[in-house]
Amino acid sequence: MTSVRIPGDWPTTEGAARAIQDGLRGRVVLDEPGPPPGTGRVTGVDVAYDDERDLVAAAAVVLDGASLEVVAEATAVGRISFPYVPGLLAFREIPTVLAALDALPCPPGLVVCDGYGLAHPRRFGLASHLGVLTGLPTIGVAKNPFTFTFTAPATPRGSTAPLLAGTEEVGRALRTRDSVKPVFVSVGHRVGLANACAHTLALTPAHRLPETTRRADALCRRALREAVGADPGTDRGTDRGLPSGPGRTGDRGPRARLDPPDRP
DNA sequence: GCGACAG
DNA sequence: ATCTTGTCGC
Repeated sequence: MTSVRIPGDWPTTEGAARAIQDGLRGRVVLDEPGPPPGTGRVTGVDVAYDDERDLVAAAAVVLDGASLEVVAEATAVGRISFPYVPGLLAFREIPTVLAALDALPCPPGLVVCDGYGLAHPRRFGLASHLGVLTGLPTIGVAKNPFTFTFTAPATPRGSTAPLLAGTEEVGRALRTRDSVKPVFVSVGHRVGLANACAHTLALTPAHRLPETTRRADALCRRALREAVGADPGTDRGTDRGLPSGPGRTGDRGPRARLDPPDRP
């Protein structure tokens, strides 16, 4: 497992973080269909936190697209780089996720994120951000509709309904199991929405959530437990390789929520 | 003014 | 995200 250092120029304020999103948004590629489902590799990434100890652990798990067997995995641990702010999730997850992806012994192929891509107040969610930074095809599969609206998809697995920001379809509510609450799929980078949904279905043969995120979730939680509960005995005065970066943003009291969508 | 908002 | 026991169901 590798450790992460937060970049010295990492944003400290919400305004700076939003400005970065606005500056990078134009680099998202939306006109590529992306790799066909059931082929190549598909990688799940996820993150777990221990706010008390200021720790974050990320995992990247590579699956064979056809068999869904695990091909490779990697984890990374670091300090929390940003507080949770709706709309700015990427700044909390990206440094550690990038480190985990870098630690993989093979190319990730399509990356499946836990969260959103295009379905974002500024159309630049975690999946989009990660895609632009890595150049990899990415999609986002979220468990909640965030601030978007949708009508319930039909009962059978595979049914979809548009995820809407007003009248704009920013993603799709996709039923991955009969009669079970849908997941919310949106495009990240270099993948089309229909293909993103097809991938999500290919990754959900038995559960509501994609095998990629299930595997990554289990692995990052384990990595966090091990990073916390490790060797409480011998090496007292020694640190555990966790660098102290510029530090995270200070606590914020009750705050205003998301800014209204800036693209009417 | 209050509410509500990926993880 | 995280705090948490047993319980219903495939």
